[in-house]
Amino acid sequence: MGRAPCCEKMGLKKGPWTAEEDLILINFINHNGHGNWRALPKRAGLLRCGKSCRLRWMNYLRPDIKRGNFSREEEAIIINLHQELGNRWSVIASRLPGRTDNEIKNIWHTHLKKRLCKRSRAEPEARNESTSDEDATNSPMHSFSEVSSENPPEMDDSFWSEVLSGDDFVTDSPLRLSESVNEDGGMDFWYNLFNRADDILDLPDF
DNA sequence: AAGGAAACCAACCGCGGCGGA
DNA sequence: CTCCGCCGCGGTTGGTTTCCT
Repeated sequence: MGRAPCCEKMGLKKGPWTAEEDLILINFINHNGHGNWRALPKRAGLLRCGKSCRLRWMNYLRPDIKRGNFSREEEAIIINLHQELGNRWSVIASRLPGRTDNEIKNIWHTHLKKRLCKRSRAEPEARNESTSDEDATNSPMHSFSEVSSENPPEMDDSFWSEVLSGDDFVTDSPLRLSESVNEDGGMDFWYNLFNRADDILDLPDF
């Protein structure tokens, strides 16, 4: 189909990343930055295509990623922004520090969309009296406004100033990271990984 | 306890936009 | 101005886990 696959070279690995590969990627980027993604795997000694490396880093390995469940505020933000922007996940993600577009997209498809559909179905046609032809074009998502107004997120600028200055905001510091994510218990692994990446692997400077 | 269904999420794919040559 | 290569994005897939019967 049209374009050649990005990993057309034989021997390039696909599928789930191993802890070892993660380690190599983290260590390399910590020392050299990602620079040219296409050239990165070769320089780092990874049998992956650049795209795959970028995705792994962006969605999983970046130190500033906030993992764990989405808060109600975050969900409300997503709902509002989606109503405003549509499927522009990267833009939405940029408004949610520590969250990735992939994660938001997943949350949307697995939770929020369904929840919306349910609610819009539960809501009788009462509102239709006042609806015009415009509403005929509405996907179920359109009713998100009703959901969010029912559960007011109150997202003015003060919310963001709180978020950005508050303790919830995860910084680049690994130490800070470990503190902020320990609650879900899973990040100890990543904190250790980051530490080990520096300790164990001493890649040559390129 | 076992099997099937549903939910979840990491990763892949292909396209479009952008910048440099 | 055009071409080419890279990056980033959004849609989709498929493997794994959890829930239900």
